[in-house]
Amino acid sequence: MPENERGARARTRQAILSAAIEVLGQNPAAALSEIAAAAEVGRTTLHRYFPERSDLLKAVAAEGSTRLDRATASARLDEGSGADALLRLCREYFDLGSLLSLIFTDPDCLSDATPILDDGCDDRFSAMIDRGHRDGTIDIALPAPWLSSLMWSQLYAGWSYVSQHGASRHEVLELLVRTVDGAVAPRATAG
Amino acid sequence: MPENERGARARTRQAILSAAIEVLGQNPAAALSEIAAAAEVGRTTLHRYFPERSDLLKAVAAEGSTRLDRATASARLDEGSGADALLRLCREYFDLGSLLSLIFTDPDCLSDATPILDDGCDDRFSAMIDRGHRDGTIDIALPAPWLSSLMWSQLYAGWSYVSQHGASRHEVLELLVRTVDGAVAPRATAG
DNA sequence: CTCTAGTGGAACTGAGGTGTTCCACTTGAG
DNA sequence: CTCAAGTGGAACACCTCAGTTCCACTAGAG
Repeated sequence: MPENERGARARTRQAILSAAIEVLGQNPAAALSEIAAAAEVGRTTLHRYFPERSDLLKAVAAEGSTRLDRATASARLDEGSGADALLRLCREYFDLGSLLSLIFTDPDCLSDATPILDDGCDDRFSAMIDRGHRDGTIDIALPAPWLSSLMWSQLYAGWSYVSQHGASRHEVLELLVRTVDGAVAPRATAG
Repeated sequence: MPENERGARARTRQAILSAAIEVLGQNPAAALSEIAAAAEVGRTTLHRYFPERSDLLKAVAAEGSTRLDRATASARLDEGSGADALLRLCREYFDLGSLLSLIFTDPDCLSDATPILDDGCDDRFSAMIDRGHRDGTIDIALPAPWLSSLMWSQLYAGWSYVSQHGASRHEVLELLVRTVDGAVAPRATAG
């Protein structure tokens, strides 16, 4: 049904979804009234678009999954060295903003649509890391699932840093890339 | 009042506190009945020790704060190079186990007793990082608050990795230390 | 203008969590 | 044994949230 929506209905639906991502990212147990307030719609209207809470959560998962896929595609994981691709991915994902909070504070939320932290990572991610292992730009001692955990936790930390300390988005992104880069780089002194 | 408790009362109180840390770490919105069940006591008993939910939360904060302080003291932050001290701190904090989940999923919980993620870090932490900046073991481009975020997010990622993937605690700790070490090390190529 | 789509407020029911009281049970000390 | 401490279950009132229904309001199309 949501496919045929145009104009006002599509706009309202999108406003509710964005508000839900925002609010649920801060507090996964938030009441629907909070989400409605954040979206600047009545609670009745929210129920009109998403009859049950689970319907909203499903839609949020789908929306989040879509944004995630778009960001992944933009990172062109199969180009350049493994480490370069990983850093590109970090930059793209960082733009997901409050969705990062949601993914991190409620990992089960998106897991139906797109497994992220559960199985460690998906195939494209693994392939990128493997390439990095082979081309010598990623520390061979660090397995892909661990690097997935590493990346997501850093992204969340970076995003929190921005939203809480009010630091510059760009500045924090550079700190983030610098630390991830250092973390994955092969050790100079190790065998 | 809790000070004078002995024997059965002290034991029960401690069981409830530990269960609360465990359960609230998984789900900060968990019902008291869940915590009581995890502690293997009746809900009535839980209310006898902590009349209101807020009383329990306060006690959890105090307990968590105590464990945190003990771990910090064990790390001897003022010994050795800055980077060595930071890695020691990671190892000590990693032993906090499920408390890591609680600290991360509910940052406001301990913030009254011990500010952690809000102001970035406390004085001892800053002093350690400053020392690392001076002795050349910590990348000068990485400020203390950012390194605090970095450390905590990695600790949480590591702990989740252990509890979800069922990976070896020791193995994950070594991965954790390796990545943190790489992240904070001064760059070979940078000026 | 009229009609309709979209909306929001008010009020209700039901479910689940909280906080309380009361009573019965177990266990260890004397 | 007796007594007291500690405990757990049952039942209750209260609150919040979810989900529903009904009605009134507004804005745009005709």
